[in-house]
Amino acid sequence: MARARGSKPARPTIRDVAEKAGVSIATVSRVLAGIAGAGAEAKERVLAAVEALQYHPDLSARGLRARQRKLIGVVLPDLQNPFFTGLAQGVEEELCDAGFTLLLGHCDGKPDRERRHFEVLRGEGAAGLILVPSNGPGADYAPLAQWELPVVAVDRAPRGLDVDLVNTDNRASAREAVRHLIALGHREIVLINGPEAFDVSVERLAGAREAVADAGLPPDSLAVVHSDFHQDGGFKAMEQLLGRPQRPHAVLVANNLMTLGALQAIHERRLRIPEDIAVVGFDDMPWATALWPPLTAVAQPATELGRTAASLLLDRLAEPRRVPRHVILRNRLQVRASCGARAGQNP
Amino acid sequence: MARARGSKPARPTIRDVAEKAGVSIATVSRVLAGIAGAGAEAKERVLAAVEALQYHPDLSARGLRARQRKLIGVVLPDLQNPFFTGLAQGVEEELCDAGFTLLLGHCDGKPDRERRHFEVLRGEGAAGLILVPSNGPGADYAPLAQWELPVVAVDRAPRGLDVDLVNTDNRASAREAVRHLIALGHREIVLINGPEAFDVSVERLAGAREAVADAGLPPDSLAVVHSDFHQDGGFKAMEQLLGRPQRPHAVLVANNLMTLGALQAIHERRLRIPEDIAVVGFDDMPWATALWPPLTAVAQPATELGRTAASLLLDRLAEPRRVPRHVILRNRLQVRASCGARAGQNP
DNA sequence: ATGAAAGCGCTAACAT
DNA sequence: ATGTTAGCGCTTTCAT
Repeated sequence: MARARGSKPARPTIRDVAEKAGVSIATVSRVLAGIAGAGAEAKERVLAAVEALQYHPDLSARGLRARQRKLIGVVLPDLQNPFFTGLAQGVEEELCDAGFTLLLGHCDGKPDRERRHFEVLRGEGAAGLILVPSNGPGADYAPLAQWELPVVAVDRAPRGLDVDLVNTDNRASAREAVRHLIALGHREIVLINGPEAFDVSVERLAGAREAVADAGLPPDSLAVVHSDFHQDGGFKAMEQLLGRPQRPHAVLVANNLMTLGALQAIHERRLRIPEDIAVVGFDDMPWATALWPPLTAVAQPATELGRTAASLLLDRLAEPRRVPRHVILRNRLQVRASCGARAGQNP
Repeated sequence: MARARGSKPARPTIRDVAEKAGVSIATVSRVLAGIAGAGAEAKERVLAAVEALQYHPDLSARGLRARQRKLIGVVLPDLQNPFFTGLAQGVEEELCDAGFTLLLGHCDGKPDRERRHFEVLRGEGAAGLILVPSNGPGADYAPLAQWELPVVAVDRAPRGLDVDLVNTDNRASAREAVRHLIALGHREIVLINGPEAFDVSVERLAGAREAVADAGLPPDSLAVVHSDFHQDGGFKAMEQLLGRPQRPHAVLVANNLMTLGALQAIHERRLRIPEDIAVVGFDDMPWATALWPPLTAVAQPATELGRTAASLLLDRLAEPRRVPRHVILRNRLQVRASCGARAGQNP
């Protein structure tokens, strides 16, 4: 078990490199940092030594000394929702090139887990944070401001924290989706929405209502049921809807997971889509085209959302005192057949 | 921009806590580490000071000194595949309690990105690594052994590296799936498999062949087409199959993404499932029940795979020289209707 | 262009 | 039970 004395299988340090290259550790450090003022010849010798020893700097030590690490935290509500992982992918694509590493955490909607992630991030000396806030009960984003940690929020604004924010035009796209349904002749429409407390829910509902108003239809042409953004919730909401004496003609479901549940409820009742009931989902997921009929959905540019958030964070890192900026990305209604349209048709 | 001199909004250090509590930094350190030999009264004062100052230890400094960080790397081939994120979730569940944080990376199947993750992990001083190896061309897992980084592999063995491994009984479950199809009366069966070079592909093929042999059927009752584990690949493979003069009666598709593609190809030809062609997938995903008919699939316990990997890693951390262990988790055939069975029927 | 040396915040060995 | 102190591996003045 004990290592033979004198052998040196331990990780090489900067000192080993310096010794091997016949220079001082300061020179090694400079070469590695790519700082001007490093002799061409010395540089070469250092690089050779690095290669020979398979030297990789200790990032903890570097971070400790430099008081800043090339580390960006990403905290998400849920790793199982492809919308969020798509987002994470976008963040990574953008940040990787800038030499940052991601510290990814998810909180399953639990504010205390979320807070724990914040504390770790702080402890790790993360340079910034990209956050999809849970905004759950008891969530507290104030410490982030106090720590002066650069934050950019995605998809929702963190309650009580004014920071850079990227999201999508939820209102406009919900409006477009409902407008589309109306144009197709559907009248009794229902929105299976997310929790009432979420901004995105509020926005999507507002958009849907606008579409109804635009068309000069009575407000009660649109019914709303609030659910929880989960598959099971979508199932139950749809079940309940289909149990009513008067079945809706069309549903707009406010996220991908609930759409799955709603679809199952429809199938179990042996209803045909779109003849018996038309369906439009939010989030265009890989499975949308595997369904029959394929699903019409509001496509949210998840990856681009992530990329935008990342570049916003990079900007802020460069200019910490800048006033918070909001950017809104456009969603796109991807028309397929579940809404009752012929493929490609977009009235 | 410049901070007023004398003010102290900077992060509190252990020294600030010590001062406020009227003890030495060593005592603070001991209290925080929960080490015996800390006076009850001193302990209380320290904790109060920590709370008052909102002190959080600098993890870089701690890691530097202790030469070990409570950090576990997880590197995955793909963040968009729910199988892998389910796995990550399982890992986190298990490791979180043990006080570890995850450093999650994905490589999109690219060995160089994979290697970069390894280097970062090493640089960060990660205590261990949970790896789903890409095993792509040029992938080299040798450095991991050289660094003596505890590794546990999941789903596939890293080429050239003998480490702890968790995977599923791919062979047995493929065999069961095909047996099921045969029992249902299907004869011309095709397996849309992953890349030939992958162990999982080899295993699943072997299992499928065994089922055919078990049933006393001629070997050519089972055809195989190799694809790439992606949606598009599944689509193309199925397209090609359906273009043949003699259409297969049933397909087993070797992962969730390819199943999506295959389904789309089937729908586009207006074929009915399971009357015209029966379908069994690998990976039981949330969308399986939203399909009509709902999908019969080999359910892989992704989360449990992750949890098992994590606990294996914890074991190894405790006992580094232990001989590598393999654990195999059972898959379960989730029978629904796409295979032609009546729900619940399992011949 | 290069080196010597201070010290980042913490833990652990040693002293009391 | 508690304090003093020596570094962990690195970056960064300050000399030269």
